[in-house]
Amino acid sequence: MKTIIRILLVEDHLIARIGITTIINAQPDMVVVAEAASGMQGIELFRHHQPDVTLMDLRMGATSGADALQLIRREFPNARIIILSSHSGDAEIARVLRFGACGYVIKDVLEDELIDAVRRVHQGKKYIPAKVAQILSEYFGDEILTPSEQKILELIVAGANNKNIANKLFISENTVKSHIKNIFGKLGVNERAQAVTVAFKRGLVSVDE
Amino acid sequence: MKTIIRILLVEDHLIARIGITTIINAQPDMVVVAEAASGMQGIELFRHHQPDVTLMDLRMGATSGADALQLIRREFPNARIIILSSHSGDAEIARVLRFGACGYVIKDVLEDELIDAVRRVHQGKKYIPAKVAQILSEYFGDEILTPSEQKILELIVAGANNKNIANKLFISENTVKSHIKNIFGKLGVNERAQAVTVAFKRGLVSVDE
DNA sequence: TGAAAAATCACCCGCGCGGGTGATTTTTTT
DNA sequence: AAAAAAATCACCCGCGCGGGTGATTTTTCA
Repeated sequence: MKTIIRILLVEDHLIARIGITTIINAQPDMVVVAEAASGMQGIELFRHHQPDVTLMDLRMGATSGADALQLIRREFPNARIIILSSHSGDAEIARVLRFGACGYVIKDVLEDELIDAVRRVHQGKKYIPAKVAQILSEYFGDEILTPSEQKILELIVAGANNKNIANKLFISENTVKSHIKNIFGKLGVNERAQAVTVAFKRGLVSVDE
Repeated sequence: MKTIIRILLVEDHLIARIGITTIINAQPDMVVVAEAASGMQGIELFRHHQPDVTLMDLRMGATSGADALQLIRREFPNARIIILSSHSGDAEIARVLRFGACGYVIKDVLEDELIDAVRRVHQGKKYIPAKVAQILSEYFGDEILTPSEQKILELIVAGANNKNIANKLFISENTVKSHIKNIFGKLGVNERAQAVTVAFKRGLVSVDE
């Protein structure tokens, strides 16, 4: 007798939810036992169903996948969660891996890769695609922005100049410049426009506001 | 006796393809007669099947949805094509509408909206969500970048300074500055970093390289 | 409690960028 | 062939930004 892998899917887009569920349920040894359309609902449904594997979208409207992951793992340290993302260069990767994600799958996957990821994670292994691992090592040595730096970067993206930033954060312009130097160093750039580009490409800031 | 709406789906992501097909085929009066994973394949399959309505993803690896749309409409001026996009603020909207797109659907839609769009377009109507129409009027008065401006904007995003740009395009630095002034005017910004932000938000440039 | 990381601020320099104004040539469109 | 749009270039000005260097305080974490 075979063991059926019970899966919880957390994904806010209906189209992707149906697509993934259809793929999973077509497997003889897998079944989607519950679907959540938000991070909060995902946490609730996890408590109810205690699935073997959870597929969690990284970017969702209200509660982000990273937050939901963290909350679930705090409550259930053995939870096996695979993160789904649209981009391979997402800055959140490092974060979710630290919080205990067991796998990371880019959404443009083929059927086989998704199934494979679920199966491996269910067996207690990790699943990190080579492409993702490579970008991880490139981007995140110890180059994670501090909270202040992150905030300032967001203001730069919003078009603020140094004086604007200083006023908004109630700090001196010199401090702002100091932070910006550190940001440039970490991002590997030397002017604001480039910083904005890198911010978008790494997912440090988001296109949808 | 009812008429069945015959639909061609052009979408490179497997997950979305399955999701959309499942939704469509659940309707009693609709059926997906063919699925293409690329723009080129989409054109071929259109010739073969001559569907009533085509659902076309805007952003795809090789041939973009906009290009495929243009080619199909040139060959079949009465083709009814609905564009699928992930973002509502995409700069390509204006382009595809000029090329004769009949509808525009954001991919985070609910079931009903997708079905509704297909049905309306099949009846000869247009389907443009209010949100999209509003952004259209905000962004694209006559503020479409010229080819030169677009190229320069891309170089700015890539981190080039004025001298770099001048060298790469074999024009003088003064000309570059002149173009940049026009770009800033059209985008409603006054410095490079803001221009980069707007470029990403409007989809003038893309995160994936 | 002690070490490490983060946040705060100061001063100097020089040049690149953005703003204003005006003009000619080339290309596209009608 | 005429009109409109796009591309090309010049000159000036002034300040904001980025680069370098160095230091103190606060917070976080082990």
